[in-house]
Amino acid sequence: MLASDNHDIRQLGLFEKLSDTHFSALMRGAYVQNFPPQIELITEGEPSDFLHFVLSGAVDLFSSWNGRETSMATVRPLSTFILAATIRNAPYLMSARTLEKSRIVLIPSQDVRAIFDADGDFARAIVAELAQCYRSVIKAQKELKLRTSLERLANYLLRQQKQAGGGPVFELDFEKRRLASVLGMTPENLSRALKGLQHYGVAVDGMRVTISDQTDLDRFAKPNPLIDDFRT
Amino acid sequence: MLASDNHDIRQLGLFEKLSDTHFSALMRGAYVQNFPPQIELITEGEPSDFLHFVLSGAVDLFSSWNGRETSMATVRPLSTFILAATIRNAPYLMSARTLEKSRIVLIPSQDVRAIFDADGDFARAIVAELAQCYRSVIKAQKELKLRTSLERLANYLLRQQKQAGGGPVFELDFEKRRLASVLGMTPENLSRALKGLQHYGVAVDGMRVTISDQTDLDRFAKPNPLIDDFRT
DNA sequence: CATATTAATTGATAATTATCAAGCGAAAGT
DNA sequence: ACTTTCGCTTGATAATTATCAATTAATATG
Repeated sequence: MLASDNHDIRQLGLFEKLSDTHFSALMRGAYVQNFPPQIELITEGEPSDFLHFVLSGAVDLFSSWNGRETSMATVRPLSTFILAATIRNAPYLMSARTLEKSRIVLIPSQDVRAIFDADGDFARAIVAELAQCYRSVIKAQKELKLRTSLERLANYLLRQQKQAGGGPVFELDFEKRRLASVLGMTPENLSRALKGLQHYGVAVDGMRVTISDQTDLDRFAKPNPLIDDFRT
Repeated sequence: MLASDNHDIRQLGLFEKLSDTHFSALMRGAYVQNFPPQIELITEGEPSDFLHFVLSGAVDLFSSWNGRETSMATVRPLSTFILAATIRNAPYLMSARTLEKSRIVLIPSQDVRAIFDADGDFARAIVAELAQCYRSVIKAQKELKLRTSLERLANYLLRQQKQAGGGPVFELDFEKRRLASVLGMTPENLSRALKGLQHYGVAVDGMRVTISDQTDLDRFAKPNPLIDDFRT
């Protein structure tokens, strides 16, 4: 593990207030690994042996049932994943695979739980993180149950636009087949839905999206902070 | 607030390990109220002034967007709701209404946050609770994205059967129109889906469900602990 | 650079799910 | 007991979404 890795990990809200003693204790058993793309890091149902931390690259969290598969979320640096399973010492509910070449820190779950038991501030930091995650999933579920696929796509574009700086031209942040899966639709449907949004001033060329009529798209998408805001 | 209320609240894992001092501090500003059915207790988007605790009755958590509405979950005694909003001091993501005559404790959010800051054990109890909630929503999302409405209904019946003791005859635990909303379908569709499950040995009479061919239903529903188990 | 592979698109069709309208039936109120 | 209300059901139809097959575009590989 490099010194810069340590520094990066320290950045995260989760470890910010940790005493140096406890932080060292956590890092003692931790190790860093570089993975090529498309490597399955964890499989749902397995015991949660490590808390994972993404230093660089990107990780897809997905789930399967009865031969079907769906992308649940994408984890980007710098953040952890499967914190809830680690803390509860419960099996993973989702599988994870690298989307790109990724640098991942693996922290033994038992160490995390030990520091959690010993350090109230760490426990409080975990609360903040979990509450955030919980609210994100609630928002995702609201979107799934209240919006059609075209509406989900429109709102996704608006969120993506905002994150990219708010300008009329921006890039999709992952390939369309996974975007389709994240939005709960098939790739074919996404392709047609993107065409359908042409009526509202959306033009797509490969990964590049241009929103020519912002008002029109806004009026159709009806974004709502209680579904679309990352903050709240 | 009655002495028995205090006792009931103490039962909950969240408050179990709290010192008497901290528990009293929490209860000092709390008050209990009895509500008739169909009363809106909180509205999504409002600031989270109180942590709510259901002593008896039942509460529906629901959300709206663009004139549509969906039931997200049902809270039954003894448990809290909107813990995440309280802790993050963020607006509610869901509205809540009583389903039946209900007895609810309201604990000022600022008091909860104060004890949370002062008491590491309380923070740890909140972690356990939030991690549990998080995992429940993840399971719900997996179910929504991976299963058709007929499959969701079949698995709901199996879960309900298990909870009712596992026998072949049991009762639905809420009215069909809300069940439909919880399962992400229309009441009309639920009605037809219940008929569709006759092929798999399910008979419904009002709220009473009879599963005559368990093997057949199991084979169709394909329940999975990573979606259907309340525990894990 | 040519070729192999994979992703994206398109068309045709089927399955799923929702909407609208009407009727039935149980429960609540008078 | 009567009526009113509301939830549930059923039928007909429409909208949404998925599947299958084929083609095109883009990317990777030797």
